[in-house]
Amino acid sequence: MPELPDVEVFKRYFDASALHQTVGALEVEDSRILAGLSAEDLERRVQGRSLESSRRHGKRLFAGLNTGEWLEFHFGMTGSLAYFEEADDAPPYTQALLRFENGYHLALVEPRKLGHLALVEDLDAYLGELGLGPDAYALGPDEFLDLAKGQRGQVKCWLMDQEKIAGLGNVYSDEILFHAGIHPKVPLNDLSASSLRDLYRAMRWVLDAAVEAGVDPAHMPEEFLVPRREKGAECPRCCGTLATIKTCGRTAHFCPRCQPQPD
DNA sequence: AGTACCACCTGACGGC
DNA sequence: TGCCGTCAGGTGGTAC
Repeated sequence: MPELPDVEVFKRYFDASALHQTVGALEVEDSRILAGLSAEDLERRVQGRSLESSRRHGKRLFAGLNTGEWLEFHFGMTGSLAYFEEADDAPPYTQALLRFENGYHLALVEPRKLGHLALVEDLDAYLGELGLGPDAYALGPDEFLDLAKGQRGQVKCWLMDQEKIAGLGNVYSDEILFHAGIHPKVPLNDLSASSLRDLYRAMRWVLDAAVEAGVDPAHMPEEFLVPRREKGAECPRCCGTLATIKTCGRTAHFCPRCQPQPD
């Protein structure tokens, strides 16, 4: 699940649970989810420290330690967080478990192990090294138009390129294009300024609605595509049949009638 | 610059 | 029931 709205919901969950807790211990189930250091080293660096703040950039969540360092959560394709009291209640596929001094636990749950846990000393420098673009949620309309300037690729690829804009993935780029009425393969430089403004507005609306729904498909607006990503599903706007195409190395879901391909 | 493909992992699902 | 191929919301590297 984890694209920007999912991680934003994880951040709010973190803020309402693990924030201000002091780490007593760290247990790592599979060290392959650790990026760069051993479980022992990571535990040594977080033990006795409290998690005093949180930041999200794109699809990454950072918990600020009282030392100034940051614990990075990356959720891969299937990751999530869980906060609970009894260690026995750790969900299946828990890969790392923080044990707090208040007796509660925070788990990084990641069945596919494509996510990771890391320690970051200088967050801004780290974000620079990653080459991430500005966070999609914090982006203003003018900045969005500036970013689009001179870009020649397909609009969906551009939306998903984390170095251009951070936070959008396969699902939400589809959702945004659907609401903007734009075909995923339209070259970005074929879009008028007014279409780009529509695209920006669609992005804001989709991200807000998804976060507000707690990222639960059952609570999303009726006209959302997210709950309809299956073969032969019906377009919530025109009641036509939704279609898929391969592009940018992924499967895009769209409505051929509401998002016609130009030419 | 832009895109395609593979790799990393594991689980779910459909076909035979 | 069981095996197999395919696919899945992530990123990173390589290659054209």
